[in-house]
Amino acid sequence: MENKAIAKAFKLCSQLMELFNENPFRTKAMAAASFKIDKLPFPAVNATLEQLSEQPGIGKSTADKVLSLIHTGSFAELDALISKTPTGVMEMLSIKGLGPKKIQIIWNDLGIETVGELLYACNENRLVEAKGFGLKTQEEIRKAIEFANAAQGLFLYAKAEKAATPFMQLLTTAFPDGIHAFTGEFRRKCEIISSIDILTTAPVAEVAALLADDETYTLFEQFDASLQFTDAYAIKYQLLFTSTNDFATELLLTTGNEAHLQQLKEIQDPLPNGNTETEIYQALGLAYIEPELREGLEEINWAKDNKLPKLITFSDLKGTLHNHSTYSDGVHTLAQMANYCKDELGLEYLGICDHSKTAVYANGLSIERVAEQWKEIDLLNEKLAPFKIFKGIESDILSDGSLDYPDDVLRQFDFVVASVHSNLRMDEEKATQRLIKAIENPYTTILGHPTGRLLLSRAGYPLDFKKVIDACAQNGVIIEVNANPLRLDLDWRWQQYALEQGVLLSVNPDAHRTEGLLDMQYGIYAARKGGLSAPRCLNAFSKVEIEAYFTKRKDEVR
DNA sequence: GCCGTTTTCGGCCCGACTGTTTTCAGTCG
Repeated sequence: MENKAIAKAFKLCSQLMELFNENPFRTKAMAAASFKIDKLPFPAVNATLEQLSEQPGIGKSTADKVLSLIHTGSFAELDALISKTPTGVMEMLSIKGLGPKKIQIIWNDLGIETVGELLYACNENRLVEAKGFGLKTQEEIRKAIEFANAAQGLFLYAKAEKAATPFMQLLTTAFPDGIHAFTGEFRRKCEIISSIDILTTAPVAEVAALLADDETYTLFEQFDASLQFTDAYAIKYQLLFTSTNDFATELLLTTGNEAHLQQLKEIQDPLPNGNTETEIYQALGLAYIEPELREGLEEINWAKDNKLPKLITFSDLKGTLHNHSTYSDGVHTLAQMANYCKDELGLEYLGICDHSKTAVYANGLSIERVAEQWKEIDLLNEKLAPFKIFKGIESDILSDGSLDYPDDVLRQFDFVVASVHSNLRMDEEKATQRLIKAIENPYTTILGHPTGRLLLSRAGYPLDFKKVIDACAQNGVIIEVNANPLRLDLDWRWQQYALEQGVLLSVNPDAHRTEGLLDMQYGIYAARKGGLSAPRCLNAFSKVEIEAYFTKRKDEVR
């Protein structure tokens, strides 16, 4: 069991305790334990009772519960709470804007026990009658439920990948002579996946038998040339069966989205045959188009004119910007983050960007603590040279669009990532103006996660993307492609426009622990969909190049 | 439930924002 899962169980426990009006201090202690476990720098599974209860915020009682969770999957108090809560009420806890207190009223006063009923009550204007509820709250809840409903059956790419990899392993082991390939939206590296599609030459009856033998998977539909099934996470899989001869054609026909295939058919219908996708594209007079680009946008025109971008890869990255450490809310120390970048990833530099002072919840840095961090960076830079840590900050963009420190502090950073963390509910006009003001600040180097969205969980604030991107172009501000699989923000659909305006992008992991740096792979996938090539990516610059870039930018301000 | 002693009890306690109130409670990052 991973720390994240343990932390989730404690979070649920604290929420249910609050729902049942248990002692608020115990409730808070439970929430604090959840937070603490999530931030442990080691897997709790490997820890002893003593090691756990040594941690501040975790006492003997909590440590016992952690061990019980690891060994039995739960603990007594949690079980008791769950058993007296209707499933629908627990589902309400995951809806944004709904907490235990509001749910209490919904459940006890209005007698609503399912999310479906709750939506119905919103539509019937029945929530406004309840104490502490009004029209706006009702509307927010209605929107949040509709957002959650729309996310049903959809999965983040990263989660789908975690499931897809072992299944592909199973398939290739069982049918070593067959050809198997991912196709569809999974192959296109879409940020959200509705089904994992696999093209295979394995015999359909034998695959069906294999699935029947494996209790991880539940077969729910079988045709002559396709199978559909789900796994333990309820992720949908679609297997498509073909022959070795037709494999390349089928792969091409199942990978591209409808618009892409439609445009191909406008060149020639039916499509020419070929032994590889490259041959088929060639027969159409086109260069090979990478799967990520097959979205029916400009890729076919580019392929006609031989103007396809050489898409960036993970190995093009020379460094990483926008990362956190234990100075704010990260799990690993500055030295651990730096060593991981240097030794495990072979990078030339690390940009550290802890939270700024307004982000109190994330232990944001006071001016004094910024100075402390700079001292440690200087020491580490001597020790780790030629590897370099750049002094950055993730400065909150305050409600009025200003940054979080006075200018004389801001000018001392090597670079500044400016991002919004508070006051997320704004209309388009306000949100756009707020960002533009931050972009026009001469000390802003990179605009961080521009929309604040959390995929499948929270919509970003609405933006006039063109205005924001144009402002970045005018002010020489780089736009982040936040590589966290929940964000992938700037969305790839806007990256091409940004590149056309001359804006550089930066694939930033926003890592809060060493392993988080690996998220850059997801950012790379998104950036490839956006058509990014290495020369247009800030952290594909070498250390020498990026040093020169930062220096030049700072000189321009003076 | 955790912590730290004035050492086995008593205090603990983000702040901004929003929407609901008519002075505050709930939620979030």
